[in-house]
Amino acid sequence: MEFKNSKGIALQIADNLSERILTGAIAIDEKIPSVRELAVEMGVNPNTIVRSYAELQSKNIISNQRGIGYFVAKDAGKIIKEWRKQEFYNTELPEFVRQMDILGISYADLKTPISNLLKNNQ
Amino acid sequence: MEFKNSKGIALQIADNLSERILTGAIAIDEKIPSVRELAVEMGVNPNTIVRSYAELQSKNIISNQRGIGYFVAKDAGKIIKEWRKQEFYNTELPEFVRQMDILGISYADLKTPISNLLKNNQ
Amino acid sequence: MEFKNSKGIALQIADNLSERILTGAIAIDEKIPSVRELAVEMGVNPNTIVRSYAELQSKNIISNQRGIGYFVAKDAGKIIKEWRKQEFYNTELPEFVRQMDILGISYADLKTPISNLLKNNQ
Amino acid sequence: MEFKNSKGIALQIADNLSERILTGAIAIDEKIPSVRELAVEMGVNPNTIVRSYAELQSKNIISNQRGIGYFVAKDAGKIIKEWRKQEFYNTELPEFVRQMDILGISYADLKTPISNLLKNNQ
DNA sequence: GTGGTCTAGACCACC
DNA sequence: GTGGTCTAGACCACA
Repeated sequence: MEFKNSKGIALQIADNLSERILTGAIAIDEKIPSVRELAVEMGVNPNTIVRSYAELQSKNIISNQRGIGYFVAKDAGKIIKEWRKQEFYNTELPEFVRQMDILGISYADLKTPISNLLKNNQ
Repeated sequence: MEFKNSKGIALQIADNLSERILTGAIAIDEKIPSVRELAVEMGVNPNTIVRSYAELQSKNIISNQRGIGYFVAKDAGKIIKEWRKQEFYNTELPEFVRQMDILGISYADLKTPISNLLKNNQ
Repeated sequence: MEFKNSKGIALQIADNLSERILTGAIAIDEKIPSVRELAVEMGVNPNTIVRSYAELQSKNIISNQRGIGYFVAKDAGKIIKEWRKQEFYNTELPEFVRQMDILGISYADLKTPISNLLKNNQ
Repeated sequence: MEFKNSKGIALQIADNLSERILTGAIAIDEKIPSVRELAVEMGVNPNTIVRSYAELQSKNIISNQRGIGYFVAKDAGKIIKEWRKQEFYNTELPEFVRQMDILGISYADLKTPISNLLKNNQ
C-alpha cells in the first residue's frame, strides 16, 4: 500500500479498512488479519497497525478477543456510514461550498465534472 | 483567529489573507499589516507571519519594499483565483466525489444542502 | 457467557463458579461439569477451563478424582467467603473509599443507591 | 512515581493527572509539563506520556497547541467529575453491591470501615 | 524548544 | 499463535 504524506499512516490504514468494510470487501463478523500479518502485508511496523486497530476499536467498528484476534462488529457498516456521513455533511461539505463561493463556482458548474469523476470511479 | 491542528498555522493565515484579497476585504495595491502587527492581531509568533508572507510572496500575490512593508500585487486576484481553481478541480473535487461515491450520495442529493449553505455564506 | 477484557477469562470463570457455589447454585459434594462440557457451555477453549479449575483447586475449593471429575469441597463455601471477604476489605473497599473521597461522595449518599441495587439483585 | 502492575503505566499517569486537576493541584488553563519533561519526572519513556496525554485529550480534558504544549481545558474539572461519577455509579457501585450481596455485607456494616478509611485519606 | 509519528525490538498475559 | 504495553531512538513539522 502507498501512503500520502499529509496524514499519518495508521489513520490511512484505518480509513482503508473501514472503506473495505463499507464496500463489503471485508464481511461483518469476519476475523480481520492479525496485527503482525497486516503489518507485513502493508509493509509497516506492527505498532502502526496496533494504532490503526485502536482507532477503529474506539469507534466500535471492530472488537477484539484476547489471544484470538480482531473481528468486525455486527453493525460496523452502519457505524462507519453514519460517522462518514456526519463528517461529510458537517465538515467537508461546508468547507467545499465555502471554496465554491469564493471561486464563484455554482452548483450547475459541478454537474459535468462530478459525473465524469463518478464514471471513472466505477 | 482560531486554527485547526491539521494544517500549519502559517498556511492557514496565508489562506485567510488570500481570501481577504479575493473578496476585496484587502484592496489591490494596499499595504498589508506589518509582520508584528499581524502577529499581535492573530495571536501568533511573528516568525509564523513571516512564513505566511513568504508563502504569498512566492506565489507573487504580495511583494515587499524594504523598510516599507508588503503590498498586494496588481494581479493578485487573478493569481489566487487560478491557483485555487486548479487546487479545487484537481485535488479537492476528486476526493470529494470519491467520498460521495463511497457514501452513495448523488449529484442531485447535494442540490438542497449546497444551496442552503450558499445562502448562509452571504 | 460474556467476558470483560480487563481480566483473564479463566479467572472470570473461576469467580463465576465460586459465586455459584456460594449461592448454592452448585451444591457441596456435587460433581461439577467436565472440562470439555463447561468449555462448550462457556464457548471457550478447554485449556481455559483447565486453568479455571486449577485456580479453584489451588484454593481447595474443588478437588479432582482421576478419571471421574471435579467435586466441590466440603467447606468450599467457608473458604470462598473468607477469601472474598479478605479481598473485599483489604483491596476493594479502600479503593472504593478513595474514589468516594475524590468525588466528594459521603457514606450517607450511598444509602439510597445501595438499597436500590440490593433490591434488584434479589 | 510508583506503578501498579494491573494497569498500563500510561493510564495510571492519565488518572494521576486527572486527579491532580480535580483536586486543584493543577489549575485550569495551566500549561502542563511537556511530554519530555514529564517523561523524565516520571521515569518513563516519552512515548508513554504521549499515550497518557492522548487519552486525556480524547476526553477533552486537555488540549494542545502545536509547538507550544498542552493546556488544561476550561471545563476540565467538570468533565472529569462527570466522567468519574458516571463510572462510579454505573460500573463500580453495582459491582461493589454485588460483592456485598454475595458476602452478606449490609450497608450498616460499612459505616465503621468507611469512616475509618476516610479519616486516613485526610 | 514543542508535539506527532514511525521503526525496532522486547516482554507480558492470554488462548 | 494472539493482542497489550513499554523502551529506545529517530525524523518531521512547527513556534
